Amino acid sequence: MKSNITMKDIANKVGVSSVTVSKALNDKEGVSDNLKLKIKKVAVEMGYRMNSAAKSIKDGLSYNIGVLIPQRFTGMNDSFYLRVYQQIAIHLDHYGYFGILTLLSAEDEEKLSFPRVYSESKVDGIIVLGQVSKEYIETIKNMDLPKIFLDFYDEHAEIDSIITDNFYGAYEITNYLIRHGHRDIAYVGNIYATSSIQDRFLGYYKSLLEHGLTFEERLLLNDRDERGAFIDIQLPDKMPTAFVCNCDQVAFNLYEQLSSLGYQVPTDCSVVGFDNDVYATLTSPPLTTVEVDIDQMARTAVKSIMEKISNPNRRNGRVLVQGKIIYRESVQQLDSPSENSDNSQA
Amino acid sequence: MKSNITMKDIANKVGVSSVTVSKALNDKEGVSDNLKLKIKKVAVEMGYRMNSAAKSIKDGLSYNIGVLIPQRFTGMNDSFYLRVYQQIAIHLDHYGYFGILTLLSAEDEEKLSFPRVYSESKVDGIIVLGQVSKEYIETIKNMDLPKIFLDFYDEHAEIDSIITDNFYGAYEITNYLIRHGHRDIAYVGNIYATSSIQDRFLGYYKSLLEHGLTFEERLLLNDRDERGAFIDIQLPDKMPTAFVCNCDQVAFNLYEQLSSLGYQVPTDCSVVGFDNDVYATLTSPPLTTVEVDIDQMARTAVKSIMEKISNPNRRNGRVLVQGKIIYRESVQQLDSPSENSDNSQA
DNA sequence: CTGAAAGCGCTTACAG
DNA sequence: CTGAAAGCGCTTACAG
Repeated sequence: MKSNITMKDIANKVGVSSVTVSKALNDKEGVSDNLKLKIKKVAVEMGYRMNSAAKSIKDGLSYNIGVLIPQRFTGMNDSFYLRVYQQIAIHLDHYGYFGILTLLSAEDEEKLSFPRVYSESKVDGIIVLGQVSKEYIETIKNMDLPKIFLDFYDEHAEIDSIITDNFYGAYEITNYLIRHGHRDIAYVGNIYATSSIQDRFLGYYKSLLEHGLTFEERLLLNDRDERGAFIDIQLPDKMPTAFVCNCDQVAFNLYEQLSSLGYQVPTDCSVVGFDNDVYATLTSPPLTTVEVDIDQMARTAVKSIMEKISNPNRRNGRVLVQGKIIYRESVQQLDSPSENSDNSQA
Repeated sequence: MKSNITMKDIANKVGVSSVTVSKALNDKEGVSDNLKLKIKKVAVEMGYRMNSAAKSIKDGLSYNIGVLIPQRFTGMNDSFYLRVYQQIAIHLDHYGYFGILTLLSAEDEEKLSFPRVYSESKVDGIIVLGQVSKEYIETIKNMDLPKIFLDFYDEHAEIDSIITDNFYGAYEITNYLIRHGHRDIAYVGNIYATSSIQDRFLGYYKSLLEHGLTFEERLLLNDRDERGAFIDIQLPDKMPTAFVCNCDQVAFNLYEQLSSLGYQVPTDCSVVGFDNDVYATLTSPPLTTVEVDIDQMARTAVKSIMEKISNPNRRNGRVLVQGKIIYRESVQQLDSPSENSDNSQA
């Protein structure tokens, strides 16, 4: 069935041993340059392809990295995680590695089953992309393999993680709103859903504190249920002048909600998002938001997992990747910095 | 360095040979049920994981499928191809397989280099997702491995392919426009860019022919340059009443173009798209379009490649996956079915 | 500079 | 029902 060429075939053809072929093809010492050249030439002619499984079995490395994405995220925000995965695949290539994408089904997450990439030793390390349940984090900890969390973190910080600097990004963009005269600013997001949403909330909160603004319960608007499904956003009776949304997609949803109630962005209220994904440019007007540096996150994740493979004791802790604000047209400068718009200078 | 448990370790612990362990773990005949149970129990206790590389080397199968996406597509329409890839990964899992995503760089495509997944024998088959150059198709043909094309095809049909029924989908949606009274209908797309765009054009063209409408050059509007980068769409002097766009993203671009010139959809002109991707619901009003059945395409591709692995001579030819029209609000019923709007019934 | 030997972890006949 | 032997394709000491 398999008509595959092996090193032995090349060796027979050239009239040397397979050891010499192995050395030549891997540019190891101990083979004359002439012979190396000849062996390589014959290898190409014969259409030789390395059997990576045989190599793997020798040095105990699969040269694959598993990327585990909880399935419940892939519907919601697929473009983001898939774009991250794509970048991971590109960076992995620079190290001679490949990426294996595995969706973690809700069922496996529930049952605390190991992913098949792990139980079949298909990978040398695992990048977990997107928050998993507390219980499943324990399962991951039990995996005897280098692993890192990407785009979320474990509260006990026992596993290295790489995250967007959510806190600082939200802090900065809230500052920006305040500089534009906003004083009554709501935050949109279920802060118990993911650590990202919570951290962004805290950045927003810090900005409020620093500017002497008081946070009230009515300013926290829920955007999704416990299972992550989006719900209709309930606007407070007294409308805020600005909304900090935990992500662009939610900002997009908010736009629709506002529009259906007759509010115009940014004339009636300003809106900012987070991520700078496709939704940010598809709203009208386009969204001022915090751009997440996907390429840098993927690059850092790959570098980190590679370091752990060569040195399993290596710890990098929590690495923050800075985002940057992208200014568009969803924020309006308010003339009056006071809350009473009726006694403004007119 | 590696503290990995092997079958031998289990065998020692239980007091049998590694052959018996292998049989037990694989549920092969020739081991008493009692012993099987005991071996499996010990395996779990010891945290045993199969070494898939060792298995691979035995049966010559890697249990991986390579998915090759030309990099130039990933920027343009990433969400589509990445979503297809995701579905492929899911279906592959049912067969005990994994997917390895490989981006084909413009450089490799130019140089006609084999992808690394091939030259390192990392995969048992290759799914090429997205059109590659004619020259590179030859390179792919030279790969000694089962392979299929997904979402495009080779003109000589020497390699099996799975595509959306572009022709029929475009034909149907154009018929729909005509039923709504449209007679002056433009097609938006560079018909030399990909076979999909061309086939959709031909479906549109067939619909025109069947309804006795004449196609004129001015009705074919270019949307991208030779390298696939979007360009500004040049509207004809005499405005058509409807536009068939080769994809939703281009429809989205067209909306913007129309809007900047003061035209409203669908009041001033109707627009339809293709794909039913994220752009279709983000336009306002949302787009009537042809939904591509991503799940079915991925499922068919995986099934086909699996068949080829077990039987390399298996041929499936060109498989069409039917789409379906999703009706939204971008098409207006025209009162007058004639071309002279001045003598309509009023 | 070149090669015979051993071994990575598993599975497949084959023998008992 | 159980196991000793051989082998998959490669690489790593080691010997010459």
